Amino acid sequence: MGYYLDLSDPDIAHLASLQKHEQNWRQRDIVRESGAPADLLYVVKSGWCYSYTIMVDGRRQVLQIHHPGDVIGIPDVAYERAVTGLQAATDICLCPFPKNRLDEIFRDSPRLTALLMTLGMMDHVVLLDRIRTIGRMNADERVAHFLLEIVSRLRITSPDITDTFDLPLSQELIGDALGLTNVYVSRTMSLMERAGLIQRMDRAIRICDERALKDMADFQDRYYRIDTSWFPGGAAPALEPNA
Amino acid sequence: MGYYLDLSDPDIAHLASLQKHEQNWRQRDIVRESGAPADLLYVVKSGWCYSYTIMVDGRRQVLQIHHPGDVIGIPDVAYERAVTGLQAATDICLCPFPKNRLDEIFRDSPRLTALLMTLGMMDHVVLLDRIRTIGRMNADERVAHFLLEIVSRLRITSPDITDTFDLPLSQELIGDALGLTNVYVSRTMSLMERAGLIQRMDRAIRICDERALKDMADFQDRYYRIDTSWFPGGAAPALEPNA
DNA sequence: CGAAAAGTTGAGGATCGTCAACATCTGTGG
DNA sequence: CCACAGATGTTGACGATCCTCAACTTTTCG
Repeated sequence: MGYYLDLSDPDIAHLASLQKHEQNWRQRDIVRESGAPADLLYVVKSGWCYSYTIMVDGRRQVLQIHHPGDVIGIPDVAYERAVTGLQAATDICLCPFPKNRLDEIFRDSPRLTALLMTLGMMDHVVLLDRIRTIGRMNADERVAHFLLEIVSRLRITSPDITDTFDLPLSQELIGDALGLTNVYVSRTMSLMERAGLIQRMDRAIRICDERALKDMADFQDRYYRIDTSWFPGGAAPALEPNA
Repeated sequence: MGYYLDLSDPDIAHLASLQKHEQNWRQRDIVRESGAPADLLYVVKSGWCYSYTIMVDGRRQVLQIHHPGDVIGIPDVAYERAVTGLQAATDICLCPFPKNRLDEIFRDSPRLTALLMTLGMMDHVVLLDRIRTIGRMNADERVAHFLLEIVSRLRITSPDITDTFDLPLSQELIGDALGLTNVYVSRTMSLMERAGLIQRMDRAIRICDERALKDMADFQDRYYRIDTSWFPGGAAPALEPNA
């Protein structure tokens, strides 16, 4: 695993020790129910999963899509019980580690602490974008923004992606993430395809006109550059993500 | 200022030193534009303000309401430029401090660091609730949730609040926070008042049937209890907020 | 007192949801 | 290798929620 920052050897060892245990789930398996004890965090090793909440009458809101390399559960750390459910969108492999091991990091490595906090803050900003998207944009703008966000995220770990990528998410899931129904997501994506903005082959998506999509969704890439200038121990030499 | 945690004397001194400078703004003043250099954080001393974004065509989304005692700008720390604008909802007094002073905290006090991070995570969870609210609830449920969240937040610093509080926010602002228009907020609140759920006198709101509101909005209080068991230096003796 | 801001109400319309039928894909077991 | 069930995607008709525009009233503040 690489990150946004050059780390010392002990820090790298620390990170590695958190990823010793692996566990697998099949597509649609529930990893953790909302309300379960929040004593674990997870690092995504492979596959996609998502956080969600369900209302009493069955309405579901998908809150976050988690990709390989993500740390899941930073916000839950503040509470005794998990705020969200966690479910596998594809077959996945996660590395769970207990949250009380965080205090080692907090004591031993201010620099790693700052990095963890930064990851949490990046998630936070992505949520702000999502609120704006759901609160003030119509269906096609929402879908455009959603797709762009996914590509941006994928490009961190796969810089070779140009315009085509695999999207292993059902339209119902996308709808639940964007405050729409599966039906309307289908209509919207069909229209976008007919308009020449995207192209679909099976589960793969091709972004045909990224400029147009960015304009309509007022999109900004939150993953590309981060600010490490305030980090204890000094700024990272490179501001861009390492492999 | 009190918090969720007993702190050591040096930590308290540290917090106090961050609040040396005060600055005042009038109602509707813009404290910081979106895109401005993100080199400052703010502690709210008095008054209410809010974070927001604006789209090119003028649509606005209010992202967060900030109350006295809040720390503003934790997520912006990850970026070189501010992600959101910041505007005064009432006359306010803020204590700005430079974000590069955070590294002192990170180096010297793991415990204070954990507390700061926890505050950020609480904000995060409130945003998750907001996404669910906007994405999957209709207008009256949204308004109900919004009011309950405000009361819960106010009760941290004013435990004597029972069912009545001052709400110095225009209906346009509330609408921009909930993904509605000012017109529809007016209609919705009038209906809620006629239904006996709330009562309005000038800018004051009285929650008449808190149980009913909580049920309809599926509300959970995110401010009441936090988990400090993982903190370096051990858990806080009391889990509930101190004065 | 006057101007700007904020709230209310009505009429009409757009966007998106609901329901339902059907088509297609996927994975598992015989 | 095929059959079948479940999951997923598509399309149409209709309806509900919420928006837009506009006029008006009330409140706030210099």
